[in-house]
Amino acid sequence: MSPARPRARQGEDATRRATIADVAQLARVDPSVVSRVINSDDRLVIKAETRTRVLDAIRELRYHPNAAARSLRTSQSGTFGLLIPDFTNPIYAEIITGAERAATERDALLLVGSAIETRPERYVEMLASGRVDGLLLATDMMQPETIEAMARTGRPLVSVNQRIKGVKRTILADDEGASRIAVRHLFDLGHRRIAHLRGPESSDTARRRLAGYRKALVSCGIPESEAVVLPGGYTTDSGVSGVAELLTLARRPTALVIANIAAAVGAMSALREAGVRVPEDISLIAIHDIALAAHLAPALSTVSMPLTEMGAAGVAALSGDESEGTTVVKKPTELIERRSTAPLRSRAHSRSR
Amino acid sequence: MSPARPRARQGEDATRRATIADVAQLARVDPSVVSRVINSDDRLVIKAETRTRVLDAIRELRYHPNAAARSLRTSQSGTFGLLIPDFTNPIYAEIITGAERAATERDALLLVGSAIETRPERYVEMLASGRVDGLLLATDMMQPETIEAMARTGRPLVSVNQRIKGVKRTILADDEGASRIAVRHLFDLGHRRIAHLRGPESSDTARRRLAGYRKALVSCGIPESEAVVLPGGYTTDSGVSGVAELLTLARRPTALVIANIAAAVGAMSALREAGVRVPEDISLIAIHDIALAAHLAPALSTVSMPLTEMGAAGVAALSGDESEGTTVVKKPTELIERRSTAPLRSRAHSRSR
DNA sequence: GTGAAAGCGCTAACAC
DNA sequence: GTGTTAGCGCTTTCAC
Repeated sequence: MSPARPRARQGEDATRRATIADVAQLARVDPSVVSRVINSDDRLVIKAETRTRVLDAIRELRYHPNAAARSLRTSQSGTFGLLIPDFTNPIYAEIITGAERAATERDALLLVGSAIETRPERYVEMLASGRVDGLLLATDMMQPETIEAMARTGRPLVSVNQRIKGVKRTILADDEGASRIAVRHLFDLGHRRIAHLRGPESSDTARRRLAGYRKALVSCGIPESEAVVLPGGYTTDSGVSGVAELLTLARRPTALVIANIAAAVGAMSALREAGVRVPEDISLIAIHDIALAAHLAPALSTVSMPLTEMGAAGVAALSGDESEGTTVVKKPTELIERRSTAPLRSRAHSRSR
Repeated sequence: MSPARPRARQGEDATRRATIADVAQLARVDPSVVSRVINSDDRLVIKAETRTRVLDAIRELRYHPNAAARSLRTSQSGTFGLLIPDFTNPIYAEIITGAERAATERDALLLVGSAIETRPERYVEMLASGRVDGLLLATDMMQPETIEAMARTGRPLVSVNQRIKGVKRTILADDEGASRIAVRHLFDLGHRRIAHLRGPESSDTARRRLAGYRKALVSCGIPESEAVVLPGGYTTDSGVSGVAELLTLARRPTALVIANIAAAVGAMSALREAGVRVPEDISLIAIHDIALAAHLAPALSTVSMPLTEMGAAGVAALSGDESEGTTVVKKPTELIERRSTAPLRSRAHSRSR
């Protein structure tokens, strides 16, 4: 509102952004006071009137603190990193959403990158250069040396959904429990020959899901010798090849627990091709519940995993506690019953439609 | 390696990161020389030996330039922002992938946020505080005041996949052309009663797809009075309600062009429920080709859109040219023929299977 | 109740 | 060929 040089002011606004000094000048206080007002320093004793002057000046000049200057001063970027394998895999969309939510709650930003598009060294660089205050790893596609370089930066490192060698803090879901729920559901429907299309050999989650499957059989009173484990992976193609293997079996299972939804999609296609009906000839259930499951024909029964919560817990671990070790998120896995699982007896009938 | 206080050194390494001064000292040059080596300043004349000393020192100290200091000095963050509606919508995964690729090519980072989890004011803040050098908008869920505040920062602003009022630079795909391809495909299969399940009234892309549909009918020699436009949207639910509307029509169309794949999923479910077979009773084609389309039963015919390229073009526009106006990405839309479209005559036969 | 002053780590114009 | 210098905009301890 200074009547002098309104035009010059205009021009200045366009080119040069207001700094804390400009605000201080307009409010007739020292920059340090402005800073303490902005950061709501409790130890600052200030007259209500002065504070108002400062706040008004901030508004009038549309002042926004320079992030770089602040970051340089405080050695904090207010940003967390998240590394995923690939944006087009819907599983990760859930993890990102949870992580973004948790970051927002902490007034922080989330910088998500995919291993496909951005080289791992860039993430080391991000940590070392102070662009991010910590990194969440949701991929296992990492060289041990890269992990080591990341750890050496001294910044928090948390792995999500899998253990990674060299990463001390891990957030997991109850993978074993998920398999148990799936097996139990099929058992309750009367199935006794229940196979498992497992995830990749290299995968930590796949191992736990397999272990859960075996234990669940036993706890259902099915002898462990009855376990049928088919080789698989977390891709559509591995679902196709897993089913090919299944179809060669002499005594064909009546039900199948699939370690991952992408593989389940492939399995369903392959079964359809082979003329094996779901669920009349074989019941199918997969781990991970995403929107896609409901849109398949038949709609796929699944066990939901708390992916969003895992993302959020990951950011919480980055920003908060100093603890090490593994945390299993509390929100339980849940059975989502759709059309791909049916009672065993329905097999005898059903020439229907 | 100083024999004194080795523990202290350790501690120092852990807490204090090497700076450019440390590198300079070790290499026995001035910090400015180190800086110019790092940034490969052409005007720097330096002996090969000196350069080697600098490079060795950098490696030995594992020096990484402090991003905040650099950014403060240069007023450049080396980061672009991308705002999308929601990570769980697979359309955006493609746009993100393209944008990330283009950012990586420019040695920049991409900070993606969703409108669902992060308030729009945060993006204004990101621009104004210099956290990002420019912002890509892939959502239309924005208040005019927010756009205005963004524009006022003077930083580049580009909209992708839709025009946004107040945003001068726009990257689009050929939406009209996509509809034309879809209509033409159905026409070639013998269809003459071709309906359009349109996108939301408010959407810019939906309007262009509708316009393309109308023009294509005309160019196929179908009178414009034969156009059947059903209300719709870009959600699964709107596909369901659109089909409900379609089923009330006296002369039912034999083919349907759906403006968006999410709506197509809903439409397929609704048709299945109603006992209308695809493609025997009605052919379906949707705009946007994503992996999901191939996994539906029947596999959905689509027109692919160059989403990845749009994301990449958006980042290019942010970082490069100063031009204004609209760019339509070159990569053409393409027909992806699957099982949901069939010749009209197949309707008469087909009690098969 | 408010101000002064130092310095975070880097770059770029200029000096020699 | 290499060094000097002056900040970029902010926070924070200490002074009065």
